[in-house]
Amino acid sequence: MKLYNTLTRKVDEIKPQHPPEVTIYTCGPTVYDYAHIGHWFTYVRMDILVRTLKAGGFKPKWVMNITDVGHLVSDADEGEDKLQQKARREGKTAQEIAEFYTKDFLDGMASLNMLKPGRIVKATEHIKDQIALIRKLEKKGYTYVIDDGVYYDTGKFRRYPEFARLDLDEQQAGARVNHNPQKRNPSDFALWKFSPEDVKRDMEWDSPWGKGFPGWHIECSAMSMKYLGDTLDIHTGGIDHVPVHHTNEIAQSEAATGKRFANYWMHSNHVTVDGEKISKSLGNSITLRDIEKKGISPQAVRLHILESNYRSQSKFNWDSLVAAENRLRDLRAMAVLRWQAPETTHDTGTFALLDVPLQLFNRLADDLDTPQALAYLSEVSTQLQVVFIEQDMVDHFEAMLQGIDDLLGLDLMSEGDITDEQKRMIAERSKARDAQDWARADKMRDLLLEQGIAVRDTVHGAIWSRS
RNA sequence: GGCGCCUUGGCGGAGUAGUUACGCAGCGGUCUGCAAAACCGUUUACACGGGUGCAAUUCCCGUAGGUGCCUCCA
Repeated sequence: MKLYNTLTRKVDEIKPQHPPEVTIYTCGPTVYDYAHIGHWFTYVRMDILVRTLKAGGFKPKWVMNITDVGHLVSDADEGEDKLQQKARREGKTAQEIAEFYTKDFLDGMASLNMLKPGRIVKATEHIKDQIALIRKLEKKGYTYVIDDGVYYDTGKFRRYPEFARLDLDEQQAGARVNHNPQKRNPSDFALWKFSPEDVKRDMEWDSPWGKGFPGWHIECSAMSMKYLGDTLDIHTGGIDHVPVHHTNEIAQSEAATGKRFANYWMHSNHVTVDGEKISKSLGNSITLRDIEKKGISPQAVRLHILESNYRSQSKFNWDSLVAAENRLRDLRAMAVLRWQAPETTHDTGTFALLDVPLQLFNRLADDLDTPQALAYLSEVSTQLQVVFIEQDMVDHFEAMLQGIDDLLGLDLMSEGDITDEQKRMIAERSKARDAQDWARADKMRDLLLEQGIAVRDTVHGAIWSRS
């Protein structure tokens, strides 16, 4: 299993600390709005990572967080808390906002057939852990207090720019950022923010430094180390997290423990919609709900996501999504062959069905090469449409489908059989054809098509699939 | 302003120094009662200009366009 590692900037062989266990921490969403297509690109790719690890014999211990407090409107640690702002605008509490959008996210994960992380952890439920970590940093001299909070002194952590290959001096020269003048370094970030006296907050806690709430970055360090240990195997997240969030996580965690925080860092590149980045102001934050409204299945979304490589910036547009839906239709047509296996034995040669999942795995194990995996799968699908699946092959065929589902999550095994009545109609059509009653045969075919069942004739007889 | 990345056929998307994935869509054909499926062919794909190679889409330089980060964002 090889994976591009942002830490080394190379494709590295995954070697967990305690095989077969492999610990994974995924930076989850900040739940202040609906998850959009960009989020799903990222999280489906994480899902593929975990599936591939499992297929490779590893036992993933996967933790994902939900940020439900502390993520400010600006990463410069200024402005309002995202959730608090949303709550104020909608006349609700921050808790209500968090609950609502957390549910939206979890529902989306389920509809995309994502594996469930072993733990989904919330920042608000780990305040004590975060305070404990800040105290640890305080004792080691990495913190300082100014008017609005407790800050991390990045100047004390020499390796700070290394992970993201930051050139801090160069960056500052042109950046148009208004930094808090009390900060010792522009890159210093808040560990704990004090509640502003003039603003009512729904979420605030007591701390050794005063009432307030944790900074955004500290939660991931605290929770990942609590559940996965000081050093985790794989840390994943969106590519945007490299220069700030993950850089800060490393600074906090490694300063606190003196150990390396994560051995492998996987980052999902962003997706653009119609050539532009996804952002509120452009109004292109397409959600799963938008997609389902157009009659496109979540599985087509998943397939579309897998069509591109996670390391390159992908493009999203509706035409491609429709193409993915069509492609999925063909894969489903392959899947339903298991319901129509004849007992007769034809001389169709043998097809190494059980080899298919292994072939898929080999491609995924090569830095999650989903495009090549799908290319291979399409070839298999095309061949099987012709080979036909006979009765004594069904067990192997179903094992193959299950293997594909385990790896890609396309849920092909859920494609059910047609009704007895529909089967009767197909038989009637065949009988009519034998009698050369073309009108009757075509009528049956049209009736079936109205029910979403397409019939095609092969040398082995009539085969149906869903249109 | 600083630092990156990208530019592949109608669309999406792999890949490689010389044999041109894969999918969707179009066109023509074979097959078929008609379809569908399958198969064959087809629209001569690699932004532009230089350079280094026997050979460049694939390496180097430049130009143009796009785009990302440094602000919020998966």
